[in-house]
Amino acid sequence: MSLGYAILSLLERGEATGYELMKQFDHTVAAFWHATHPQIYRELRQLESQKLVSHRLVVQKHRPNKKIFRITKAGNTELKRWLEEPSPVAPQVNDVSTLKAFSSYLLEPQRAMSKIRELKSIHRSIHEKWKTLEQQIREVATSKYGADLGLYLSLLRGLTYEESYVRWCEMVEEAIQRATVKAASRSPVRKRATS
Amino acid sequence: MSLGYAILSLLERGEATGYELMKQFDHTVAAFWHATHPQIYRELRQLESQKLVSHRLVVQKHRPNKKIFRITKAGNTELKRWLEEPSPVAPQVNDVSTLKAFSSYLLEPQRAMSKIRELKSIHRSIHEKWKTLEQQIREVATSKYGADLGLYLSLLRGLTYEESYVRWCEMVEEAIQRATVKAASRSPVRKRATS
DNA sequence: TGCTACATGTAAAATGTTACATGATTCG
DNA sequence: CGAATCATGTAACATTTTACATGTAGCA
Repeated sequence: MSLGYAILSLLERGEATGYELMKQFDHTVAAFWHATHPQIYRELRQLESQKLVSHRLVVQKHRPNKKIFRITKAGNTELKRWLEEPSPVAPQVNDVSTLKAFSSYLLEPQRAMSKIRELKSIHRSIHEKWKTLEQQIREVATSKYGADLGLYLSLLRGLTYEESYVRWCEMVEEAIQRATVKAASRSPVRKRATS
Repeated sequence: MSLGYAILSLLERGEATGYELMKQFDHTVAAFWHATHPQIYRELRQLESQKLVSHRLVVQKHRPNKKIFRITKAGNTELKRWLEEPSPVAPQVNDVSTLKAFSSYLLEPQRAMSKIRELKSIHRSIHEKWKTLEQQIREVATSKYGADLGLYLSLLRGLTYEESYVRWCEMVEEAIQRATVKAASRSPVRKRATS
C-alpha cells in the first residue's frame, strides 16, 4: 500500500482534505508520485479503518462540508517503521516513449527523428521547471535537517530524471544519424534511402 | 493497451511463446517494460481475438505443449499506426525510494545517509550492467537502420535512467551533509546533534 | 533430494482510471 | 453567461500483482 505511505508522508507535514492531497500529488510531489482523487478518498477510508489517520468534519455554509484529515500517533509510528524497511528495487518500467523507440526502425528515419525532437522539447521544458524550483528553494532547504530538505531531495529526483530524459533524446538523435549516414555511405549512388 | 503494443513490438522481431516473451520482458527490454506471465497470457488471448497475432501449437512429449505466437499483417499495420500516434507525456511517477527520501528527515541523518548509500550501490551496479551491454552492441547497432538500432536506443534509456539515479543519490548525500553541517555550525558547542 | 528451468494457466486481491453526480463561488 | 475552482463522493471498468496449480527434465 505505497499510496497509503505517500498520503501519510503528506499528512505528517500537516493536516489536509482529500482535495488538498490530490492537488499536492499534482503539484508539490509530482516528481515522484501521482494519484487521482477516487484513489485518495478510498485510501483515506482504509487508513482511517486502520487508525493511521483520523478526521474532523468542518461544516461549511454554502459549500459542501469538508473532512480534514490528520495523521495519528500510530500513523507516525507506522511511517517511521516503513522508512526503515528495505525497499524493493523497482527497475525503470513501462515507459511508452521508450517502447516506441524500440520499434522506431519501422518508421522512416526522418519521421523517427522528428518524433524524438518533439519528445526532447517536452522534457526540456519540464526540466527547466524543476531547475527553476530547485534554485528557489535550495538555500533554505539545505540550511537545516527537516521537512523542507525532504521536499528538496524529492524535487532533485524530478530534476535528474528529466535531465536524463533530455540526454537520452540527444543520444537517440545521434544514433539515428550515425545509422542512416553509415548505411547511406555504403551505397553512395542510391535512388532511395530505404529500399 | 500499451502492454499489447509491447508484445507486438517483440513479436515483430520474431515468433515466441508466452514464456519466452516473459523472459524477454525480464531481460532484453527490462530497461523500459515489465510484465508478469499472467498478464502476458491474457494479453495474447486478447490480441489473438483481435487478429493481431496468431499461434500454432507445437506438441511436445514429456513437456507441456507450447503455443508459438507470431504477429499478423494486421498486427504489423496496427503497430505502425500506433507508432505514429502521439504519446501521452507520462511524468516520472510512483518511485518508492524517492517517496522515502521525501520523509527521510524523520530518520537520524546518519541512518538516512546509510540508506541512500545502499541505494546508490544498487543502482550503480545496474548502471554498470547497461554500460557493458551498450559497449558490446554499439558498433553493430548503429551501423544500419534496423531492429538492432531499436534495441540499442531502448537500452540507452536504461543507461541514462540509472546514471541519473546514481547522480541523484550523490546529490542527496551532499544535501544531507550540507544541511547537517550547517545546522551544527550554528551551535558549535552542542551536546547532541538533534535535540 | 531439492533447486532451477521449462511451459501453461486460473483466481483473487490490489491498484488505477474514467465517467457520473452534485452544487456553490469567483473570474472574465 | 460560461469556465474554472472548491469539495465531495460513487460506480464501473481496466490493469497489475500475488498466490495457487500442474508436471517434466536436468543439475548438483
